[in-house]
Amino acid sequence: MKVLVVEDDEKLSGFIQKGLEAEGFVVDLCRDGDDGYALATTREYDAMVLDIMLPGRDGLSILRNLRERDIGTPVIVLTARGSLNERLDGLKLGADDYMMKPFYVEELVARLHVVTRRATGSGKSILSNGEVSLNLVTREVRIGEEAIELTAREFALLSYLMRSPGRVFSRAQICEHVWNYHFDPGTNIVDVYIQKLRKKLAGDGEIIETVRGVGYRIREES
Amino acid sequence: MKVLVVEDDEKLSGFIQKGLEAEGFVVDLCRDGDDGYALATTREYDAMVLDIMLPGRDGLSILRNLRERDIGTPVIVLTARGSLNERLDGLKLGADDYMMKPFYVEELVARLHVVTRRATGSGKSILSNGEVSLNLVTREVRIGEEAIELTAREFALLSYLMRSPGRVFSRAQICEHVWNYHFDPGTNIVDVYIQKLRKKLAGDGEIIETVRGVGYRIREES
DNA sequence: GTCTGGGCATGAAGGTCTTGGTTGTTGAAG
DNA sequence: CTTCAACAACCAAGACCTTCATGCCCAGAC
Repeated sequence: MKVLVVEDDEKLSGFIQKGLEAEGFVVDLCRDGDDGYALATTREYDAMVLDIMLPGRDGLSILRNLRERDIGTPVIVLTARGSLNERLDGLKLGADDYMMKPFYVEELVARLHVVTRRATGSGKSILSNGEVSLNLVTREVRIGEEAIELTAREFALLSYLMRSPGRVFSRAQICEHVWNYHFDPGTNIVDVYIQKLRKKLAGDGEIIETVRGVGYRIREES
Repeated sequence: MKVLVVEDDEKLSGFIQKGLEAEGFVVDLCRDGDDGYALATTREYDAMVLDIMLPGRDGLSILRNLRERDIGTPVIVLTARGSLNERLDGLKLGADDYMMKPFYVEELVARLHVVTRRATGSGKSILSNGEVSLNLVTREVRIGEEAIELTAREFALLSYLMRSPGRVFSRAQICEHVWNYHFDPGTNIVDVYIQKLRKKLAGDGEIIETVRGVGYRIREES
């Protein structure tokens, strides 16, 4: 799950970044409206967090332009307390939710889960396929009835793959979305984490299939 | 050592970031000229790597404005191969060095060491104080005659402190320069690394002094 | 001198990522 | 059909980073 955060306040953006990353989100951060718009239009994100007051170009303008260009990425806008108009304008322009500053990062995380779930089709917070099921909110993973403990990275990887069972993901795609590496083909970290998941998930049959020369996929069963 | 890299090419900026971080530099990265100028003027860096061809605002313009405002941060400009004029203009405008694309990141690292050394006064590549000496290029650390092995973080921390023996650095300052954390006062990672250094450096007397309620400093001896 | 709170020290433990060797697969040559 | 080289994938081990919990110690209050 990749999120673009456009927020100029360093302290706040730092907290947001850390909070989201601890939950397994991959975060791109920028502090400037123009830069934010450029990133939002040139890359794919699963959601955006957009401050209204920004240097360079305000958040509402960015949001309007995104929607005009039919970019439907879920957006949560951040507004100053009290400025009711900003909130209303934001929602009118196609924001999916808003938060008033100051707020708890945990709450932002929860709302991000909501809007991304809403966007990922079914609106469900549980991904399941075969005997594997994965609760995106509580971060519980079950294989059959047995609960499995996963680390943050492992969960991020598994949930990324589980969003499209049967679809093959290349290592480069996985690196991009799960690690935010746009480069460095010299790493085998994806392979390593696939092995970790296989070991932990070890059920009947291969849950994660290798597609030689291409990448990996979840065996489709549901 | 904190470096601002302004470069729009993702792949290249990724490589640069990784290469510099592996050497213990702390890297801020941005892909846009306006944003780059804003960062360069509002924060302190030990050096900048500046591409000439940039969206938003070209590198030469940034460089000219920085120098007009008497910001003397060492700058290495990146130019396309063949464009001799760019190089000459860059040097005329106050660049400290240039590199033609494509280049090896190792070379960039080497030149960064050169320009930062030049800027840090003496132009020396060896910091020493008392019986501790620290070679910024080869990354060798000695205490008396004995060589010490440090990890990247440990080296970054020690070299940051050693640049100003006797000066007290707060935990916040250290976090900012060595970890690039602008936030999260809830971590004691600085303390932990200070302990690691103390253990590895264990010579006669305390090399790193605690200033209770404030921070840490290198005991001045030279 | 004694008490006490906050700042600091320290070890343990878990997570992340890299390294390098081993195994397995593919495809072409013999 | 068999062999072999090259490449892809697998896996174990270890280094490094970071957090957490606990205990120590200094400074000021009494």
